[in-house]
Amino acid sequence: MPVKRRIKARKQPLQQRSRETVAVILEAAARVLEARGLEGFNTNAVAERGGISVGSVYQYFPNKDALTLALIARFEDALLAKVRDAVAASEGKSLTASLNLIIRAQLEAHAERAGLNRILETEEDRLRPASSGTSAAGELKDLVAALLARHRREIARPIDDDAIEDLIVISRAMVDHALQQDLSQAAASRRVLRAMEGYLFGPRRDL
Amino acid sequence: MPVKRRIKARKQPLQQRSRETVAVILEAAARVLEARGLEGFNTNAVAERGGISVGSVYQYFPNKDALTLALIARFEDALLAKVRDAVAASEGKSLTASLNLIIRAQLEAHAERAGLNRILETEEDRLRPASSGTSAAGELKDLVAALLARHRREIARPIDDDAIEDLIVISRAMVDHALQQDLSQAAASRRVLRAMEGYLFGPRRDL
DNA sequence: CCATAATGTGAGTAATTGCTCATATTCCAC
DNA sequence: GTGGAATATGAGCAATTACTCACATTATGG
Repeated sequence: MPVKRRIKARKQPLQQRSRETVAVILEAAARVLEARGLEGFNTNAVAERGGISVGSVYQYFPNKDALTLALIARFEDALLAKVRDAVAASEGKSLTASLNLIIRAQLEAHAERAGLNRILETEEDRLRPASSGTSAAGELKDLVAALLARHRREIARPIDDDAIEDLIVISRAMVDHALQQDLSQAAASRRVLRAMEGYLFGPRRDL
Repeated sequence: MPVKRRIKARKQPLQQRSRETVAVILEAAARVLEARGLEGFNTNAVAERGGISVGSVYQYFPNKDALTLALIARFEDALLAKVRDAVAASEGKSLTASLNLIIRAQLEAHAERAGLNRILETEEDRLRPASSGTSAAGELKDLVAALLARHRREIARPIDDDAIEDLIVISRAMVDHALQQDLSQAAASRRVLRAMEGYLFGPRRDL
């Protein structure tokens, strides 16, 4: 390892050619992670897989972790896009149907390239400097809040910021778990829905 | 790294002296992880911190991962012991009170040496060969099942194995999250309880 | 076309580190 | 005691790997 760790990339991709190189690097990195796991994930392997030279990797990524972080951001963007669509599509639908849509969105986002995404989630813990809220995390909260706001009157309890956070934590954990266990999407949906609705409506105090 | 990876330790600790050495190694490993994180966690550092030689580490642990796994097992044992106590202490208490006790148990287990435990949980993902149920995981399920069985009649829904699993996943994720956010134990308890009770009782279908 | 900027190359370096093994020390059974 | 087993030592090996840099190639603007 080098003595001093570079913080910024040497170059920003300006021309079309270099933008393509960046894409190639990212995809190669993803494939290496899928094929060889974290253990076999090294920058030389990425370069080889991408059919380019290591030097090129370091033109656009200051260090290996930056490359991993770029993959994480890419995954988060894809997830967010799906959730955004789900929230849009749920307009006019019932609360249960709406929740089901965002649950499906999350399941789908994780399911494609499941192996890769699982590794990326693991790395996220290591790489994110202690609870730094990403903008992605912020938007996810906003999206869920917007969806719930549409059903305010059906929900007995107040939906504050903490509740939104909890719902996200719960669904994320359950989605991860479902993927690990290779649950069918139907089964996974049902169980996550149960948890979310339960959290929203709380125990029956009327028994 | 060596070409061939040793699977079993060279020696089992037989005498009192070596049993103490093993304890010293484990504690030194824990302290290195706490002080320098995963990045600074190497066997030479562990040996130095423990005031022993690297060779001794490899007498009782076949490789570095085995050492980490031993720390994980140690944490799981401590957690399990606390939960066991909580389940025992909850006898005769209400369901809510009982749930609160096991939630507190989990929070406490994580809270002491929080930094260390957080790292260990991260490593667990990497080290456990794809969803191999530990005996610890099994016993935790049994304990929760036993507790819930005492309140069968209060719970409308059937409590099958999947439900227990979900409850554990939910509480674990929320406890982790609470620790990360430095929530007070009271606030954390309240939120986890809400999630668990919600899951158990489900949404009010009677609205 | 030409000067200059952008991009690409890959052999090599420097550092890290998991782990071994020949040897020394301590313990215990008899 | 004494011999053998258990335990401890730590210098150093072997392998890995993130990253650099001097140089080549390609694109672009004037």
